[in-house]
Amino acid sequence: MKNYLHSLFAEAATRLDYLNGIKLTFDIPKSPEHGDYSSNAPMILAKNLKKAPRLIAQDIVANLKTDSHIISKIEIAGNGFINFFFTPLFLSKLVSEIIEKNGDFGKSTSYSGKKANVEFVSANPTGPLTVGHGRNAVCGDTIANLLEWVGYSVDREYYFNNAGRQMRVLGDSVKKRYLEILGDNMEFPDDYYQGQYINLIAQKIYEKYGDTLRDEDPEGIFKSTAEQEIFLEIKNSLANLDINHKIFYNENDLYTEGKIQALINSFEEKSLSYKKEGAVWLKLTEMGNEADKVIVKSTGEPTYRLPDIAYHIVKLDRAYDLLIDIFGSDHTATYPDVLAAINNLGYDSGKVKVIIHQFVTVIKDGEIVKMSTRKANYITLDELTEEVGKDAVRYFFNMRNLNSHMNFDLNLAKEKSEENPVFYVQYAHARISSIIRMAQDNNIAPSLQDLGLLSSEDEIRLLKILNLFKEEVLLAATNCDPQRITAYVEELAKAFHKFYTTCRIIGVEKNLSSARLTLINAVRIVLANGLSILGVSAPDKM
RNA sequence: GCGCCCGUAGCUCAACCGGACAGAGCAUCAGCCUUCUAAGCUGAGGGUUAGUGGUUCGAGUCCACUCGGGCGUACCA
Repeated sequence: MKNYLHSLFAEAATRLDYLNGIKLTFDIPKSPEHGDYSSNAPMILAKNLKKAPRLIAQDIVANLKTDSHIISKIEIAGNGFINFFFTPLFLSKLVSEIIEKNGDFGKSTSYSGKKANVEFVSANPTGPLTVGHGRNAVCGDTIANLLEWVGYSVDREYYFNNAGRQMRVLGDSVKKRYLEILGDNMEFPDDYYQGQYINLIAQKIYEKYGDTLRDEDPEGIFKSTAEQEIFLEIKNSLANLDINHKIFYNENDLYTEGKIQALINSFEEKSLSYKKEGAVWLKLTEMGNEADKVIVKSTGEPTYRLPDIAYHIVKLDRAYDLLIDIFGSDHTATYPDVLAAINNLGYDSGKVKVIIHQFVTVIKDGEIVKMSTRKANYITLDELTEEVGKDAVRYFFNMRNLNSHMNFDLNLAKEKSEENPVFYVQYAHARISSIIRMAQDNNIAPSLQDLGLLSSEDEIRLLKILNLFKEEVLLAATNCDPQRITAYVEELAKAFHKFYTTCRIIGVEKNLSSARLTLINAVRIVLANGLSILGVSAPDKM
């Protein structure tokens, strides 16, 4: 629809030169009375042309060569809006495309041939994933889905570090619990990992090795067993949500493969770093950032910034066209440094897109739960998934705008799981499936012949919404905004439920029956496709 | 102190580059099942978009300041 309007205006611009000077946009008005699309061009032009917007609008409209099979009405309204109304027949043309493309409808080739990498979750294996990680996990996977829908070939990647201080403490935490099992009276420091899972890992080690590990280095079997066990659990938690990373990248490889040293060298060669007080500093101020930062401590140990930069270079070297990082808001401060650094090393930081999501505030029994893996104060993602189900978890996290802080009331989520909007959407899909089954039993065949019979308000409303799907997918993908899809799918479901109460499919005149059956099949396909992007199932029965 | 994000109905949240009377869901109240799934539909009430000022044809959206919340601001990750 939009394309048609653009071509109309382009043609008119050959006579109206002033149209070339502005950026044309077509908006979908909030109120249907204002048409399917509207243009605000007259108001933008008014100042320069020193002419009343409504007069400009008349001039433009007079120059538009519209096809009455496509546009049914053009109105000049308000202060100078031009409103366009499309014909139902034109709107219904899309239905045959939907039926034909089926599960592929909505996919586009806008970015085909391009490679993207989405890095998300990336929690170190020190404990189970929490509800807090859930948002990152679900949104990251959905964004990856969206990119695939617009043509990208996407790698999902998980970056982790099993070498740092956190992991040392983890290994030692396990050893202390192990020694407890052996009967030693251990002091267990406050800043050690308090979780029950530590005891379970220690128990496993005890069952396997008995008391032979009394003198084992905490960073040996204890740490490696903990890492394995925890990673197993993390992967399992993700798999429960249908999230599967293709690549797990260990920060440690950056060291063993010499990437860290190489990076230090290139900074030095390019005079992007200097030594001060025994540490190596990166000249971030010269790169336009706020302050220089240490990349190698005086102890000789790199700070986290260095591997972060090295890791991005590794990814850039893999020739992706787009790198997406999904971070929680606690990373807000670090990525500008990474971008500045890779830029100054001659890489295109424009390929890197950083998505920051705000934190989830978990509320349980009316109180805010302060999540801490260390203190074992958390609600695990698994508990949530078991409680409310995969579909609800995925839907819920995708319902919210990424940079809005969200409250997650666990009690509400559990008790209200029946009223979650996901059921509303799935119910529409199940209802349609049921009608289609029944139509088959009654030998009613769908037909593309009589779509012109679809003319009631509720039928046209459905057609209009169906016509927006492709654009929504593209917008959601380019803006990395999964929330658009949940909003869309709800709008479509709502329109269907309304239609269902006013229009019968079975038991009306044969041609109309066939046309409506085709219409709802198209609705079913688009609902299923939208849900598939979200990673939510589309049941045939409920 | 400084930087980023946020503040919208009782609650949880929408509102694409600034656009027409700010929208949903839940909750509350009142209706709708002899016919395709009532996990549904219809209607009602509920708002000074935290506040003040500014920019312009037009501001929830942009700018400045104030108030309130989150996250940063490490030779922690």
